[in-house]
Amino acid sequence: MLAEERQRFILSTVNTRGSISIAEIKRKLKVSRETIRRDIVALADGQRLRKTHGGALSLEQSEPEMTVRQVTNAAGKRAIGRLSASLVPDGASVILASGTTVQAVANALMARRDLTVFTNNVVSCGKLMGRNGNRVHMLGGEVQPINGATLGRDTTAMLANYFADFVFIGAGAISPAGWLMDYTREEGELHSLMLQSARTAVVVADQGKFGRTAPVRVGNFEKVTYLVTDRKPEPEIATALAALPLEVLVADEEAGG
Amino acid sequence: MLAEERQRFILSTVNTRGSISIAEIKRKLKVSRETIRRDIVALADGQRLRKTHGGALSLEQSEPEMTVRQVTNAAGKRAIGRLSASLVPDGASVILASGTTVQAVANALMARRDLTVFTNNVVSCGKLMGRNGNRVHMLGGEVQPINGATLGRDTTAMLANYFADFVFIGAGAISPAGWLMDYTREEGELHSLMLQSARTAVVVADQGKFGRTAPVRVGNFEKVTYLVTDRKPEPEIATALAALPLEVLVADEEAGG
DNA sequence: GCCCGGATGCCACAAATTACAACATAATTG
DNA sequence: CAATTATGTTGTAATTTGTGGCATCCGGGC
Repeated sequence: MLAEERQRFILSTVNTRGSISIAEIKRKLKVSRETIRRDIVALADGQRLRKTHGGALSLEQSEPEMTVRQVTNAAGKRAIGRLSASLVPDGASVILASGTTVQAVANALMARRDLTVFTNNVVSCGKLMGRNGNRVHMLGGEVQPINGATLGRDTTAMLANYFADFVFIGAGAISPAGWLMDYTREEGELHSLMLQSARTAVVVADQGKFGRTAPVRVGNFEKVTYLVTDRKPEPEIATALAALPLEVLVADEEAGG
Repeated sequence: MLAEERQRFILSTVNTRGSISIAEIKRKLKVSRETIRRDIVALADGQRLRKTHGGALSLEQSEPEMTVRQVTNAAGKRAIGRLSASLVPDGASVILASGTTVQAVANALMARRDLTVFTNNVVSCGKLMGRNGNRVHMLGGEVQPINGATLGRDTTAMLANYFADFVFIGAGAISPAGWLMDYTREEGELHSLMLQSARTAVVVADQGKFGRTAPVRVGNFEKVTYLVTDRKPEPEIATALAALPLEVLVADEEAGG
């Protein structure tokens, strides 16, 4: 059996089943352990799989990684989530966008009861559904593997049928000129639509978002009631924001529980 | 079984069900108590779960009980999933309904590439997205906490825009008269609509579904091309099914890998 | 509160498995 | 045939897992 055949066998097994042990390959292919180990090393070198003690694992183990993804400035986002959630009473209707900061809001909202939730984020959906009498509506659309959020025409079409008490959206960036910005046009359009789909619109953005830019300017920023962050913005941005009818709320990491 | 696989098993069980006991892992994985304890210590070190007396708890104080439900006849459903997935080539478009048997199909479809998937099931969505170049579209609607499936007018409205190569739906029951039945009207209507939204319609139903009844009769059963099950139906039902233009496929638990 | 049996935690050591490197042998190529 | 590459073998170090002993914790009965 040729080396390439062996490696193809290993790779396909790993990819269909998620893992393989060296002992198993040895049984099936009748070659020495060392040869297999070398094959695995070669495949791992080419980033086709991940080598482990006694075997190999698939790289595309996309199942629970979504929720595991490292969150930068987790403490700040948790604080933002707590403060944001404190605006929402039991029984309210809430639209939740995607993004890790908004997920922090979803986390904090787990303490509320009888919410009606609309979200395009699979993770927030999982957190709030079946809990405390909440009703969760998932916005349809194509799911982005990166963040587990739906996007596209289906999403906006469904959203257009609803109007909630609150909407929480994140920001790709908040530019020095005080513009709300996102990285893709689709996301920006969804956020823009969301902002006019609730009585009280809230943008959550941790300190890292300020003073940066992103390719797409999001409309309807003037519809926003609160901007929740975890540090007072720089004077330049603060001035720009002062021109808007929004109130900036700064969350304290120490406060709350 | 590799160490990382064990740890992944422990973690996913803990996260879907909230807790796990060492005794239970020991029964299922057949490794020593110490090994499990070491796995749990390692996972706890990495802040992935919380160690307790005799087991471990999830950190995320939520997580749906969605997947909690014990799957009855798991082997049969796995076989049905394998056989069903064998109908689907790489690159096809597939509609997946909710239900544990259809989830078995989703599991088996993880080996395919470049699928376009439409599903109203959060679990199937998670399994297939971000994998092998698949594109997954989530059907919007109100999420049922029991099974993580969306349902309602939004779901049907979005589905109406699409037509796929294959559709896989489950069955609440298949009556002695050979009727396809479901437990709620909404689910029945969605299934009925799905059946006419694909070129090849497949109903998957394990042996426990036959000869029972459920409150709602599902229309368009005559649109079904294949009925995949894991045991030959009783003669009475077989006769009733023979009147329909469908082919019954019986999956063998032994076959396949 | 106290005692007790069983389960569990934790430690140290043994056994088994695996990794890695060095070298020998076989296969392939020019 | 020589050179090169691939594979097998062997020996040792490192890692992982199992085992047994003993301390500790838990729940129940008194």
